[in-house]
Amino acid sequence: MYIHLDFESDTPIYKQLMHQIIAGIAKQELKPGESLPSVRTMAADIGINLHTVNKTYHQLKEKGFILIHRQKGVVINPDGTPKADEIYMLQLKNALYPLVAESVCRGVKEEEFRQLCISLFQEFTQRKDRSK
Amino acid sequence: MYIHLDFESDTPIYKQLMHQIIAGIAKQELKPGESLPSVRTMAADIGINLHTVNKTYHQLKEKGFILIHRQKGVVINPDGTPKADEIYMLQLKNALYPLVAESVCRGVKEEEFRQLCISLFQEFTQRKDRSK
DNA sequence: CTATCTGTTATATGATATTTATAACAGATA
DNA sequence: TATCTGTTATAAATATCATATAACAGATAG
Repeated sequence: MYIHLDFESDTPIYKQLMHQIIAGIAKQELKPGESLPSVRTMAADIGINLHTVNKTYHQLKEKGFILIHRQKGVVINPDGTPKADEIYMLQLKNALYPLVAESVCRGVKEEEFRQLCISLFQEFTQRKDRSK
Repeated sequence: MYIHLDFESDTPIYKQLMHQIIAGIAKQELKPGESLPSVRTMAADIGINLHTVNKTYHQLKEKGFILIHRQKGVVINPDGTPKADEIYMLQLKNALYPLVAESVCRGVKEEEFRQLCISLFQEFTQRKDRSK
């Protein structure tokens, strides 16, 4: 899995890594049961410290995306990511709130906002070409 | 305008304040040309330091929501908030990206996500009752 | 048995972000 | 002149982010 980090970004790199792994799961590039590189390997691969990777992995574990076995290593949750519950939906709403507020101020129409979301959904859910 | 801060939140309070002012503008509770409390007054009202309010105001100025006059004080941009440009739309897309990714993993359907956005849009754009 | 692989823990350091506290300044205005 | 703006400067406390080294414990491959 290809990881790209922007060290100039104001988004901390442990979060960037987390987002990219989640995106990989969403795109099914990372499948349930699949192994992730060890904290040391991942850290070396992308040129950061192992503790930073460790932080990412633990947050992903906390959210139910992965399992961490002390010796076997890290695997994508074989049962898949836990389904959205009320708490998640509330948290999602709170995250969307300021984005929608600013968009309204800037005259972004509901339709335009919707289209943006749809295009993002498609980016994750569209079938990849496996025929080649 | 009523401001509520959560000091336990991991969202810094200067951002919480920023989001609430933007929400106020979106809801047209704060109208173009309207004054905002001085940094000192606002700080005293909500029980924080004036520099924290100052930081909020400057970020809002940077984004074009407000104007800051050295003596007159702070007013909501009389020309309204600048319209969304390509840069804003890209930034919005980048902000939505991880939210959509996680939602896809958790089985949130596009339709459900859309409904959530619509309900938020309505929260900001619905006409207030001015007949009473 | 030993070397090597896991994640884990501990300790330290440096940089940056957040928030507060005091104080003073400059310009407009009542 | 007193009071109101935002601004600037300095300091300090605290938290977050990221790195660096080192060691530990358990599983496993040779």
